[in-house]
Amino acid sequence: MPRSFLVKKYFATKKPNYSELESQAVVLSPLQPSALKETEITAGCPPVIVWDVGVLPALYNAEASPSLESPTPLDLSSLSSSEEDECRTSDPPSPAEADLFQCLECHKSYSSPAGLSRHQVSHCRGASSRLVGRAFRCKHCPKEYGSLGALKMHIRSHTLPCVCPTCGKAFSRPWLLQGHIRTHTGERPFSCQHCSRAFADRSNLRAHLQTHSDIKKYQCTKCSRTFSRMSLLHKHTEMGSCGSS
DNA sequence: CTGGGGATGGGGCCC
DNA sequence: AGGGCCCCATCCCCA
Repeated sequence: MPRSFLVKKYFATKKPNYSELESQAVVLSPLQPSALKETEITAGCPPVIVWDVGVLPALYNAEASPSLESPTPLDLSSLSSSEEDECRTSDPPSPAEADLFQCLECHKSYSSPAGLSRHQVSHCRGASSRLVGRAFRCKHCPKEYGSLGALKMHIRSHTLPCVCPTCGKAFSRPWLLQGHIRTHTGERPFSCQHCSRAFADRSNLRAHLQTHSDIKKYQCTKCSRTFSRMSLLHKHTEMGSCGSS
């Protein structure tokens, strides 16, 4: 299930402490091959490359420096993402996953053949046990990614380049900041068609719309009670409220 | 304890 | 390939 950070839910209860991360100066390293450090091969684990935050920009410029002795070229197409492998199987099927193109290996579904195809390359070297290749590992956390782009995206969650001009809070992506800014401006562009409520976030409107629905789509498998949100169902099951846990 | 709103994060998809 | 948007999911808090 979990989106990477959600995995923490089962092993830790708190969100990443970004304040710690913020204290780490982000220094753009000069483009040096030594900045890429291959870690030791641990039992059953593939060798991974630890990418310094500062290396990335340099690496992206590396096209202009073909003479640079870069590490062994990584076969991005066959790398797996640990994201894909982390506990996803525990994920209850979401409504959106009732799509047509399903991965026969992990049963994850996609709405397009392209999406499925992209996903399936991750199985070429499943991060699980038979991984033989490399992954892009974040220097700041244990996370690994199958592509530089995915890692770069992830690293933004450490560097938090999008800063709110009002309160200084930092975000990993511009649209996250945009949503946050609405908390200052009070802007609520997403209106409910059924009542007068409006929301700053589309997801919250979607959740709200559930309250107008007679059909609650999250059902406890033990007591058949239904809930409008998965989080409510989780709370219900974790508390053993159905009396059969 | 339950239900709902607010805020937020990350992957997928599309351009 | 990268950026932006969408969707999903969760946590926190409060009524």
